[in-house]
Amino acid sequence: MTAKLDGGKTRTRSRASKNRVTVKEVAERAGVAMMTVSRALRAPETVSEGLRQRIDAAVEELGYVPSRLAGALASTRTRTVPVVIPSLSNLVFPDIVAGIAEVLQEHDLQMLLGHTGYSLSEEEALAEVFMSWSPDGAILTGVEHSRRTRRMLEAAGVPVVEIVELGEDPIDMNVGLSHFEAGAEMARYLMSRGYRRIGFVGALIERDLRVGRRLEGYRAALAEAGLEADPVVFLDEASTLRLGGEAIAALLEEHPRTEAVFFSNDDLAAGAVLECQRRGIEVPRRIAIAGFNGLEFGSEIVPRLTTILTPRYEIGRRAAEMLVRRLAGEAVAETRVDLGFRLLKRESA
Amino acid sequence: MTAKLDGGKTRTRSRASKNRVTVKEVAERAGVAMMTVSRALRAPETVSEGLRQRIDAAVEELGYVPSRLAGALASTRTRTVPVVIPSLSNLVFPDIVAGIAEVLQEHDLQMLLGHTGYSLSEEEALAEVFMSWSPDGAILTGVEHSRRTRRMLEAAGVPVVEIVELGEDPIDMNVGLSHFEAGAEMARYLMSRGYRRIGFVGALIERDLRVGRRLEGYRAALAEAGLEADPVVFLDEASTLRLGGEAIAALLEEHPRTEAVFFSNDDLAAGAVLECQRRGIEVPRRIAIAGFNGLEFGSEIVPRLTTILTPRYEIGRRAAEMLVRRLAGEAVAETRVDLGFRLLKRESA
DNA sequence: GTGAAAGCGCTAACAG
DNA sequence: CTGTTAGCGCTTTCAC
Repeated sequence: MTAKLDGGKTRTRSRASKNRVTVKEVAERAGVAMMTVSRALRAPETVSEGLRQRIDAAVEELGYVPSRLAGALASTRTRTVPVVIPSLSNLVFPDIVAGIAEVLQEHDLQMLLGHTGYSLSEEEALAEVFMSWSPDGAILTGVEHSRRTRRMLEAAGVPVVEIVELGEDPIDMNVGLSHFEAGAEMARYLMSRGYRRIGFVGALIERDLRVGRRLEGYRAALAEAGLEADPVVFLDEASTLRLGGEAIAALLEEHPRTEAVFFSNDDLAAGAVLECQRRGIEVPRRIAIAGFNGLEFGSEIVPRLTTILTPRYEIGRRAAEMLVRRLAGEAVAETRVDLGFRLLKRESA
Repeated sequence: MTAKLDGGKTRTRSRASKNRVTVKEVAERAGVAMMTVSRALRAPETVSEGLRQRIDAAVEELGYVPSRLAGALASTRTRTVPVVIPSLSNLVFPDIVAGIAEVLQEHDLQMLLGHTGYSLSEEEALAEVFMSWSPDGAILTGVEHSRRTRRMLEAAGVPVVEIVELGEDPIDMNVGLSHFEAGAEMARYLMSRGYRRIGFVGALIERDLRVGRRLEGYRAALAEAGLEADPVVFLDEASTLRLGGEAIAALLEEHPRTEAVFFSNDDLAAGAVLECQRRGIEVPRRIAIAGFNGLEFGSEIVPRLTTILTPRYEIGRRAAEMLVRRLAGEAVAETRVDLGFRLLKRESA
């Protein structure tokens, strides 16, 4: 009863076909053509009731699982969407990825996740691997890419969304916010609170391009008021609470007159607040501290962290939705979506 | 000069072949057979110097990117590994995924990431999708799966690693730790500190099966000493700091005589510590608090969080390494790896 | 070391 | 609504 097909014929080439059940077998069992099986599975309403039932039964009995690989090759649509992010340990990205994954999963699209460690050449390598899977679209972080990465994406001719940061000349679609504006907003806020000796501490600033943009905005806004960011400290590690604690300690020692510090990330800032708490340094009286991203712990520590909330989950969802719409052939009117940010004025600054 | 191939012939069927450059074109350009191109790319040393150079040149000029899809279909090896986790927002998983991703990327394996929201039926659906991609292996969280999920995985005949939790009867390979033992250890520790009225607060306990195991171990150890976990509180949301704060507040109100609480996760526990700090409740004097996982923030708050450190990144790496080894045809001696845990005795309990 | 033939399992295109 | 035919782009197999 099994292997009806090969029953008589000797499989001339025993190409380890892993005795996978194929459409052909389902078709024979149901007494229809392969094509009909294929249709019945993908668009049941286009096949007559009777055949459909026979096919469904055959599928069930044989335990048939279609090979997406073969389907993709034949249809030139893989239902695959690579998502490239810098890092998973930066708490910003799990939120974004969750948003993307949710939408993609709803639409039967497979996410391929890769991370670059904030390196554009790593990104290029990843892009190459991903493109070799002939994806139906792609989602990348940031608007800066190597020349070749950009070329590959354009050449692929599929919808692409660049996320997190808004750029001048996106490859295709773009969802995010202006990190420059966010930095400026924080500077204005700190000034409005009366601080004048204002510093900045950034982690991985040479690699995380968004951090650089925030600093630029910050500096620009200060400059408008005739002020200067000072000190500006660059840390060479990924941001952690511990690192933030160390940074604030060093800063208070070396630049004791500093009144406020804008940290590039909430972990750094929260770490600084906690360090101050441990040392009995009053925040914001002795030193005001602000962060960026609006992660949960910022609202639980004392004093609560003044920070800028970024719509991370929403960025992910929106990006995926735009992609999906384009895949469905709909035109997407707004290809550049500014999701903005929100200054959370709390007690730490 | 372009499209040499199609130059003369009229493409009878304009199957949107997206003018992809194929091996065939590279072969013609280099004046060799397709097969030689294929070889030159995958195993350069098996092709003579001269041809290899001509082929490399042709690849370069044409900007050829091999189609993994086609390659996979022909070779029946996709170099694809699905990774199934319950959630990305639980901070435990980014670490694990990072460990997996790193190893997989080193070995040119593509990770397919999916999350189940702690639902076994979601897991089953995911497994079906993943299997339809004919993966070379798979990594799943936990040792409990639906009957059908398990069958699909076994039927696929590829290496499978179940992670995080150790089980009695793994599908194939298993890397993790005993959550039962971890829970027991924490109970013993709390008792050794003199606490007698000991509670437990768990989030998502009905869905996150590991939480249940920890509670069982906890109860068992307490029972051995003639004690009982009380109160035992189940929270129906995913764990967050805020939720932990609310939980401790409610608990102190309703069960004021409780001396110590073991929270199922660090976020809950840290949230509880922070809430106590806000309310001026002394930890551990008034109430001792312990967590689970050893996330970073536990060591930065005051008092520092007593917790159990789980080797998350290592679990990810190890799982991926075992998979890779099996894919390389090597036998893996230890198919069940207990990576243990470490009790971090700190000030909160 | 190199090549020709024969698919991998499926679906687009067209015809009935 | 259903079937036939011809591939998708690559690699396996086997011969040279």
